[in-house]
Amino acid sequence: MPSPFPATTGQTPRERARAQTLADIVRLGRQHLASDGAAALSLRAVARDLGVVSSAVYRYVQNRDELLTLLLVDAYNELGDEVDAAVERVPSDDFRGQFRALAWAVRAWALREPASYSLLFGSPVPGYRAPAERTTEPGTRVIYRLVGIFDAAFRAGALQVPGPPGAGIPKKLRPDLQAIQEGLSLAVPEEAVARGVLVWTSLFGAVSFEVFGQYGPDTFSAPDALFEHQLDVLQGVVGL
Amino acid sequence: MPSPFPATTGQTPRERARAQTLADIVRLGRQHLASDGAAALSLRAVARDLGVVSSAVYRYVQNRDELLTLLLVDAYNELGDEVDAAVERVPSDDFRGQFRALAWAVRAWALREPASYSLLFGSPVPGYRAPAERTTEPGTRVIYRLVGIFDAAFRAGALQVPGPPGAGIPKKLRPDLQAIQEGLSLAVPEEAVARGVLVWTSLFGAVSFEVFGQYGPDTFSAPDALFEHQLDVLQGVVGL
DNA sequence: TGTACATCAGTGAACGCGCGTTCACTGATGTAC
DNA sequence: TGTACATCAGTGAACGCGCGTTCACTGATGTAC
Repeated sequence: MPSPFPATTGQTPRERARAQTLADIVRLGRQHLASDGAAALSLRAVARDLGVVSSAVYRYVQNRDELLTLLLVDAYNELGDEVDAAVERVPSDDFRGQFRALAWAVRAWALREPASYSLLFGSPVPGYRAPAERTTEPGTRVIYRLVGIFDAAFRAGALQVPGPPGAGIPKKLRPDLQAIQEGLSLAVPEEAVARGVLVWTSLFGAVSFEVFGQYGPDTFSAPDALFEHQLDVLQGVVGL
Repeated sequence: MPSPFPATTGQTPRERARAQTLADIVRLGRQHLASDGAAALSLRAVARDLGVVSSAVYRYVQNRDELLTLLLVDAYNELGDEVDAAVERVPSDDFRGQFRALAWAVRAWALREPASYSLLFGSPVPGYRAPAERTTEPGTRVIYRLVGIFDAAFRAGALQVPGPPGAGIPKKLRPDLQAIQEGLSLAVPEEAVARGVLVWTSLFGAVSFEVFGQYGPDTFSAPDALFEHQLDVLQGVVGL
């Protein structure tokens, strides 16, 4: 037992060095993502920046697709961590505050890391299929958190489903909504689930428009204020 | 005057042949967009498919970026044409019907042409800047049409702005909304403009989630029904 | 504690590939007299 | 109507580039006795 640290930090020095190098590869990969986009992500470029010959990267990563997967998981978790932290800063009975904290955290991260955001929520990378067994869990953190807020609010009586209960839902949609309710053990009624899905897509639609520059260059001089108002309206859509 | 047609169809035979070849280039470019994505779009591949040596393409297109611009404009106009046609099939006083026709036309086109949709509304192509003077007009057709429907509905008394008029709008947002009102000579009040913007982003958010596969693979077995319901809710959001 | 061996990070050369773009050219099509 | 010239679509070779991936190798670090 040469030192008390190895057991806690990693294991052997070699393993720690290996973990560090892998972390560097992910970090450099993210930089290339930011400057050139996912389609142009290249193992050779990462190797160059790492100061190593291109074939050396294959000690750490099976191939280019695996690097993409690492970046995907890394980005999902960074977003998930920031959203969790933001929501947890709000009192647990302030459901509106939690919803807004989640939304602002998503937007802030997206604007700060547009390339990672594009990788997660933009056009799919041609020729790349994300392996479900590695990306599903991190990829669902935000939506699960959002649903959790709505469900907790409903249980606390702080969410009133707007309109006549369930009357407006197409028959063919009901089985899917019920499956979601059961899968996540939700108390909220179908109508709220459906509206929650719309809020989810609308939130990311608004963020995507801003990140991808779909509003013209001069249309909105105060994008924060626009987003603020959009959250007001979306809050009303779910009845929160 | 060898034939009565040249004057109407194009001009000289050479010019007609040229236009035909350029159209072929755009068509083949779209095929490559669909199979490999915008980042991998290559003049050499288009030349191969055209059955011509790679340098020959430069007779028709200055460089790769110009081909991307042609594809962008082509896609915007195809979408715009289909939306226009769908809306015009609905009686001019059926504003709800027009809104829904527009939305379904956008979704149908997006699902049929996912690669073109990605080019227009997905992540920006790294290293490419769309020239505003060529893309702004075709790129604004759908949103102008949507705004036109809301404005006509308001003038006809068929659109009731929900909530207390203008009370919920952040001060910093008002100048931008007023500029839009004035720029497009709108009768709808600010609150409706703001909500119209949200409906716009939500519509494209919902379509993007579907096209980009953001809903899991098995979450919604009846995506048409989901979209139908989303339109119901969005209609209520603007008060149509 | 010291030696023999195993592990493994990183090297360097090579493979075959596709890309954008330039340039001098050939030969067919169009135009002016 | 026929000839001389201009236009222009397409050729073929070449430039310099970067990519993913494999493979036999060197040499340092770790491990077992």
